[in-house]
Amino acid sequence: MPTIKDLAKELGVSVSTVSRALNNHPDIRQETKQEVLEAMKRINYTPNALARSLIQRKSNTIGLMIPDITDPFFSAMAHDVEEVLSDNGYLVIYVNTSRRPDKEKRFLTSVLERKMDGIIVTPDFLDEDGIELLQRLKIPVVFLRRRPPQGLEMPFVDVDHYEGACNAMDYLFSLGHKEIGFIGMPQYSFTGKERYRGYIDSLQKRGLEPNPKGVIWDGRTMECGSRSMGRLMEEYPAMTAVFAANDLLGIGALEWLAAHDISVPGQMSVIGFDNLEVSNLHWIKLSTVAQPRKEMGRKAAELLMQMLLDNRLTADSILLNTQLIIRQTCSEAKI
Amino acid sequence: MPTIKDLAKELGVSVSTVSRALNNHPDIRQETKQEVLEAMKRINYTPNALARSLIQRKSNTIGLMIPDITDPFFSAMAHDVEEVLSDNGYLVIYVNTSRRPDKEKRFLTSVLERKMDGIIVTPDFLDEDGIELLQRLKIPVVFLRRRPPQGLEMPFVDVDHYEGACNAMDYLFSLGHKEIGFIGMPQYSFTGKERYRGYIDSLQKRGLEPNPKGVIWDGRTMECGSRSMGRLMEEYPAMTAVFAANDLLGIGALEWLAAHDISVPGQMSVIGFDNLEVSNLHWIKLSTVAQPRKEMGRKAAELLMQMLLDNRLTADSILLNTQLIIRQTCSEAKI
DNA sequence: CTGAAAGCGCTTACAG
DNA sequence: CTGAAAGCGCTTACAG
Repeated sequence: MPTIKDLAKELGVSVSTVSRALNNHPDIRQETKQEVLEAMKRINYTPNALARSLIQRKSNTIGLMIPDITDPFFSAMAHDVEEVLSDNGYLVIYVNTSRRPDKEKRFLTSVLERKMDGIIVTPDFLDEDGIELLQRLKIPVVFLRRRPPQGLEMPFVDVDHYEGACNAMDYLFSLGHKEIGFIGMPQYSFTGKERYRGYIDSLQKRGLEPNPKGVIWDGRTMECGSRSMGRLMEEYPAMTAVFAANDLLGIGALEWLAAHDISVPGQMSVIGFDNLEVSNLHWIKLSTVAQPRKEMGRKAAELLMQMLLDNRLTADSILLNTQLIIRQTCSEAKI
Repeated sequence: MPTIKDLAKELGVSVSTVSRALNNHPDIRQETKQEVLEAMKRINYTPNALARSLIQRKSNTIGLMIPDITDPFFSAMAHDVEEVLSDNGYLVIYVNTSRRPDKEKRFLTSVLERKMDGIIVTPDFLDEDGIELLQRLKIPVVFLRRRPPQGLEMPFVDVDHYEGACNAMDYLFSLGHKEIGFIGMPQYSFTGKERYRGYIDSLQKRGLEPNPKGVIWDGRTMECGSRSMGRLMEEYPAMTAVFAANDLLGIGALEWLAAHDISVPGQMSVIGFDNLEVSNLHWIKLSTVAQPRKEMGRKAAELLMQMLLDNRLTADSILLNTQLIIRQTCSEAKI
């Protein structure tokens, strides 16, 4: 691999001159620059970004820490994150944490070692060590779909899960439902907790007593939704509607209902949260709460770029609005 | 940020000694090593991976070039690629090409600049420039779901799309179908072409004349499948079965059929390819051809690791088997 | 506008 | 087992 020295030798100039030509420095004669550029092609010279990063203290890489790229939510965000970052000349290094604390920590260590310029993170378990690592970073950090822990002055971009849940509940109330079940995501899940909070508060705001048997926590998959629906039907027979904390859960519930010949929305109303692509399938048409998921990735990346540009470690968070999507799985409560 | 110098000063030893302690070099006293490790924690020293890479000529990063992380296929593979690579101490840099030639090339340039140790690629447009770049790399490359172009001695890992398509067709034949339509992916698509080849060859092997009106090329989405189904019904009325080149297309076809009250499989059989998660939904139950998609990512990463370990630029390709998944969208042809 | 020199933070023969 | 020195491939004041 030819280096800048080879290029300088080829032209009989100094490496400083070559460097200046390559980095379009103002102090360089146009002609010289042209010659350098041509010779560069001729000898197939490619600058070594590692060496450049070392001296410039800027690696032009951004770290992206997500729970699981396989989740359509995160892949959508990862797509847009990569798109805006690569348009800005950055490379993105991505890590799946699989929601494991050790992998979260390992990622943060890599960030330090590789001198990444900024990171976008979606941590599920941030303990003291993690927080300390985050503080030592001294680079822009934006939280995506998570809130920064107390004491860390870092922005986040997310959707208002609480408000979205309230909107879903209000819609159910407007149809006359009073006995509403809840299928939750894992208890540690931040988004799951927020949505649950919306469910409970909505009930209480209306003076309705939440039925302790009306809430089930299982996992986040379709199978969990199906299983939960079965249990709910047994333990909460008065129920006329179900709020599933995410669409996968909601679709699982629909599956269970279809398999047991319970008509939707005739006998049971179901509403989800996320607005996955599948939810709009001809056979499903799940009413749900949509989140601008591509926009979130984009916003997070843009926010990070702005912080990098302004050389600031903090900025204003962005809370995006959800949108109630009314399809065909909810109807008036039978009286 | 403390450097190795600070650490050496802290302990009153030379940087060479510190370096040896950190890289568990054999020539080091256990005691010294312990002290270094402790001091490292004390002063919060993190090695600079950039400097290390520069001198070791090994960046411990692997590039992953994929068309679109949003595609469940690629996100599944990306997940496993990241998993095995990070278990081996590598970081993965990922780029979506969006099936754009310029982005493919830009990625390859980055690989050169960042001195990546190896790459896993899924190119859609590899022209001369691209091939030349690939040759200049001199690092292990594995093709994922694509074949290396003529003259490049590089391994691939993929599924036998052709054979999978033949199996799907054989299944249709075994049910008595003779008039079979084909909904294709975009014409430039490698996997699409292979599956089409399986379709055509299967027909001809049985002495059946392919009906030119029986083949439609549109896009790769559900909407395309739906639209294509409509056109096929119009132009090829004798058709009793459809082979959709991917599940999304197949599900789109099912949607169109459901919307037009044509019963499946009673009046029309449909088979797909991919075995997406949605295809197994209660309402869909699409018969299809499954590919071990997670395994592919894993295999590709393992192959790459092996090449890195053996210090070889080539290796044997891996062609995985598909599996016919019979569900509920195909039945005997009406006579 | 150009060049010589120092330095980014490491590793690795080489000598002891 | 340890240290001094050279060097990885660049950039950037500094001097001219």
